[in-house]
Amino acid sequence: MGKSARPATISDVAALAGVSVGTASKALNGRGSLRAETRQRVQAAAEQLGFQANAAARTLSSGRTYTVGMITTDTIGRFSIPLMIGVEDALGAGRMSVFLCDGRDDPIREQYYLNTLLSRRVDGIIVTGRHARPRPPIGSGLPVPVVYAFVSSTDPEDCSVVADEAGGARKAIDHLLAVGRRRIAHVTGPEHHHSAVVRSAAAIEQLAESGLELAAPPLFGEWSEAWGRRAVGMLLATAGEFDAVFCGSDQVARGVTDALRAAGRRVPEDVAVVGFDNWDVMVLGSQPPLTSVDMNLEGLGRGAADLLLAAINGEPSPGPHVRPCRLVVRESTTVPVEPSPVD
Amino acid sequence: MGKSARPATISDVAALAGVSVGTASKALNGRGSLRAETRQRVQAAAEQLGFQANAAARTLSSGRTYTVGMITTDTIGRFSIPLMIGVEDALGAGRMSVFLCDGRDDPIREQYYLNTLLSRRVDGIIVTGRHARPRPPIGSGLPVPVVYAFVSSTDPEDCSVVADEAGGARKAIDHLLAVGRRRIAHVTGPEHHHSAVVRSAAAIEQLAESGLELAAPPLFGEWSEAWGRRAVGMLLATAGEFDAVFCGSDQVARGVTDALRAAGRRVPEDVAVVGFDNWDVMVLGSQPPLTSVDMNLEGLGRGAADLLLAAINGEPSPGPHVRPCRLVVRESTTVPVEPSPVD
DNA sequence: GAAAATTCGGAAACCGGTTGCCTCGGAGGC
DNA sequence: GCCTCCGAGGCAACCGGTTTCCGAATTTTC
Repeated sequence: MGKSARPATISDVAALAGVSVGTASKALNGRGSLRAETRQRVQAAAEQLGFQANAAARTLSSGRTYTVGMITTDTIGRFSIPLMIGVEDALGAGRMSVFLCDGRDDPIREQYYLNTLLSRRVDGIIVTGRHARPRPPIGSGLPVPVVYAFVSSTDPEDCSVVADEAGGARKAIDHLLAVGRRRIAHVTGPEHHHSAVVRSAAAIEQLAESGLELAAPPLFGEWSEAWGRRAVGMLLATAGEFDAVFCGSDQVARGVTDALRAAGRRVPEDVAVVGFDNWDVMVLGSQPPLTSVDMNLEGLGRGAADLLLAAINGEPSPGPHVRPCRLVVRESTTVPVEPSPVD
Repeated sequence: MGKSARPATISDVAALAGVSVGTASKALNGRGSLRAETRQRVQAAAEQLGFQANAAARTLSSGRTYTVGMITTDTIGRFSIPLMIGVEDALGAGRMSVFLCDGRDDPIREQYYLNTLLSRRVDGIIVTGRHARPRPPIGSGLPVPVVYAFVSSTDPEDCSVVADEAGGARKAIDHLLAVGRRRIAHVTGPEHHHSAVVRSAAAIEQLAESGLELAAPPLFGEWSEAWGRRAVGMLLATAGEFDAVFCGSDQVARGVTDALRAAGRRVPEDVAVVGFDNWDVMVLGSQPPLTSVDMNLEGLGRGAADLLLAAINGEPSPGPHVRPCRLVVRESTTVPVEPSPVD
């Protein structure tokens, strides 16, 4: 199939089929009224030449690019991947392509990319990032629809698709209560981090609904295993008894789990542990595997893409769209139903 | 800056500046001979209207799209990210944009994306993926240059940028020998996995150069922590003494490390452990942090993008381009220089 | 058999820039 | 005072499709 030469144009096809350019266009797009025989002849010619319509030319007359831009405000990372996969998935079905732009936490880069995307006349833009904290809109009065995914905009009119992190935290607490835990500790990320604050507040609130309090004041630190391990040291040294730890992330939860086991506490028999993110590498690598809250990032990405498509087609859905989280139960909170034989 | 209306065209700019369209184009691109005053007037008008040249129109006359496609043959994942960042980085500087295509291990999807990219007349294509095993070319006689990154093509004429995994494995072995280890075991991924085979063979070969052999036959399994843990059980049960384990990935290495510690072997005092990939989450989360081989994926991505740009500019560099790996030494192979105070 | 209806396909405008060519007018030279 | 030269900027073709409008050819109808 060597077609190393210049790609065939519709003129080539028309010439080969012995029709005019306009007729060739109609034949290939099912427009106009043509004899079936003519249509087939043109299609055969196109096939033979390996004709692929020049997207730029098509864009010029239709005004549509069938392209959307995806800007990650911070670096492309672990959270962006499932989002991108979801977006790709939903848009690919609609035969749209995705421009990837990595903002790297730099507002100047971000604006540069925004201009590039506008210059390329994308049909829409998806903005995403690692921090769930509402961010200033990427622009105002833009000529194309914008949907925020995972992140949200400070303008409540902007369309965004976000995870119900508070709801996820409540589900985690409910689960711990359901398996009989009453003295629950909380270890999470930095105190200035939006997700840490939201999840922590929701957990406290949910406990309060059952007339309970955290077994110790929440411990804010970093999103790392090392912090999880250190935090366990602090809990053991200063806090009273506790029979569960709700953690702000899977990394923290894994650190907590490892440190508990090292300190001679059994998980989940003595202390149950719940993580957040349901990051396979962490939850499955941990011993035992971690119960965790899944934000369904891929679904978020798909949802954002669907809303963007709708907006492109003139049916915008302004405002925040909150998606529920899902609790995935594993052995860090429940003893396996079928206990492994003692050997 | 509300510009919610239809984006300004060069006709709008020309009208506002009181010149013809052609003149406006020349003024904005520094072509032709115009009075300085005219040039400024046009630029001011463009500024005022927020004019951004329509990329599709520009493409149509120039033939260049300033766009490249990036196809991941398998799902976008951990390995693709640093590659993408590197590619983005190198191309962004040249004001080029990247189309992201997720092949999902499906040849049909892959061909679909290839056609899409060709239809969009990208200036070039970068092919990447998770498996380093040489793969069939994505197409032959394509009208645009293609560079394979991390993966390589079975056609030796195709341009590819790959990591010297064998060299990386040799560096790992050299390091273990340098810190005085002589009885080295090897635990790695599936036997049919290209990287596992290459790394393993190189390790054995490098040991042979010092007149040594592996302390036990290499253990092939999965790329998981759980396998690393199980493998340690096998080593302890069947193998003789060993004072180091070279692992095919960081996940395996972490499993190995955890299991060794659980079995009462100190790392690195009794057994040194080396991983592969230098995946921060694993190497830093592990206790102790893991020495690991870094393939410099971001550099690979940058290199691939640079080669692609060169090829687009008519200076192709066919054939494989092998990039060295780097060994990052951490506490899993060396006792810290400054021992932490006993407390 | 002529008029009307229908089918089929071509010509050309258009999308929004870029660029080669040409014209117009002013300045300078003789 | 006339011719030449050159600078400034307009005109129009072109890139590769899409679409509208219109004419020609064929068929239908009375």
